[in-house]
Amino acid sequence: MPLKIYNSLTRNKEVFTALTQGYVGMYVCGPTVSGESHLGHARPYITFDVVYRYLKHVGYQVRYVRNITDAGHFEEEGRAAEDKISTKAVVEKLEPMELVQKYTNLFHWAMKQFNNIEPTIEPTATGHIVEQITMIQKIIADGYAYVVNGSVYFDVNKYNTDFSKQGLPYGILSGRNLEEQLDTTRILDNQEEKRNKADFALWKNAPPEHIMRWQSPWGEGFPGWHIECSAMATKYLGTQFDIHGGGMDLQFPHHECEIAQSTVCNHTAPVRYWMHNNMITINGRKMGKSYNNVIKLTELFTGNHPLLKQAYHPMTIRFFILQSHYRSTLDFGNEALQASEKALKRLWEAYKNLQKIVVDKWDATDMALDEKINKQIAEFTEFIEDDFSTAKVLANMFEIVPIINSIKNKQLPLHTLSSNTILLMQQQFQLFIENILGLQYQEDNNDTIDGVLQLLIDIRKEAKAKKDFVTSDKIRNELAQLGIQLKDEKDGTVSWSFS
RNA sequence: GGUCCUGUGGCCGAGUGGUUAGGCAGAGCUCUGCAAAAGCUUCCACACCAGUUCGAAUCUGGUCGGGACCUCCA
Repeated sequence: MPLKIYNSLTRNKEVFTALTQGYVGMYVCGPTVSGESHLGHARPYITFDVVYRYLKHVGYQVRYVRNITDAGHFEEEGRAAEDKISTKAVVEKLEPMELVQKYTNLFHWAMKQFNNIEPTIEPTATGHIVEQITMIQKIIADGYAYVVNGSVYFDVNKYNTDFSKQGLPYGILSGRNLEEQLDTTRILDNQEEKRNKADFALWKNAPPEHIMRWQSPWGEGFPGWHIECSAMATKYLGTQFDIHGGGMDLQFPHHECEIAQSTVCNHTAPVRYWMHNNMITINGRKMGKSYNNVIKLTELFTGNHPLLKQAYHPMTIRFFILQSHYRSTLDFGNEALQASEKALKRLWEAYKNLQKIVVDKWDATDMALDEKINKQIAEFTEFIEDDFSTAKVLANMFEIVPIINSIKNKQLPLHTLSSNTILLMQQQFQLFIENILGLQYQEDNNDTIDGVLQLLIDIRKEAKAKKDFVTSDKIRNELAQLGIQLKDEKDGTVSWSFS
């Protein structure tokens, strides 16, 4: 059962093969740390965390590179050159690097909340100015860029003409053709420096008020929009690597430009499998800065936002995201998040109960059910290998949850399923829930609280025996008020969980 | 205007032409002192109109709606 990945480049699901056997190079576009991350940002990092986890699980040694964009990009091409970071820093009375540090820390904190594994290399744009300059020089030397007033622009037309012959036209990734682009690109101001509307900046001359600036062969300035990813990906993953991921909104122009820059420099198309996650929407509309409809992660975790009816745990968000396919849009809503919250709890409790079953050796009394469960378990792997269909994996788990609960409640005899099947369930649930999907559940109970609750449970039991329901209900209800739920099990025992 | 995606039950969402996706919510039942939890059962669906087919949510054409990109954007 080979892993299949939908490749945006070919618009097809393809069997994944690594460039170098046993190793995978993966680059994912990271955050611009000029502000706080929002719900939309959570998606690619969770999506590619699962990709990373899965590749590692099947035995690849993965180098996962995710950049931090801490050098100011333009607000908009053609507008007065304006460094986003430095502008905002003035407003907030912070040094640019101070600001960048603050949001980098916040980003790392959020990633941890989501239980995302750190990338193996997390390079910063400001730490790779030299590499970017070197790359730009190479592009100029090869004749695919030109210098105007201390700025350097990529000559898209020339690139397209020359590389189309090699089957690598500009627009190959996003499926556009340059001629159409030239006719339809919106007319922006201050483009007189460019030879052509489609050209993009590799290096920008810095106006005096620009704080972030570096010395370059073309004067003081700062790198263009797209060059950092090309430079850092090449440096850490080589001239060609396996997977490049990012949001669909980066497909054009960002990734298209990356391809052009790297292809000129390295004489080969850089990426073999391009993966793009779809957007998170809110009322059907993309969540994004430009639409003014973002919910920041800190707001989400605290519930502090007019659109939020409550706070949502990071794991609820992770689960919510994994319940859809990464290439579909996913619509935010309180109802949907609340559904995820309950579903995750139910799944987790069933999973914990499954792990508690002690297994020796027996055969199944219900062969048909036993077989069905085995099939559903086997499908976990099939589904994840089918372009990371996490939603289907979860759906299968939920098909099995009632069986687990029934066995636990003795509504089904333990021996309904064979011991081998139960062992397989235990092993595969753990593998997929914890290792591959990366789900966790807060279990901040310790011996002390457990002891206290056991005491209350005993007192309640005694009260019930005496038919003192006032006392027993008081214990139950007041614990519920505190967020602790008592559960009277079928076998007469009482368990508890945080609700 | 150009390129592309999309329209599934109250909400979120899988869906590869023929069989229940799944979750949450709702209803009934079992269990319970009453509940909760859990289990069982159950209601609600494929925007619209044609066409292809023995058979379409799934393919084709059209109509209407929503969205993304073309500009920083996950």
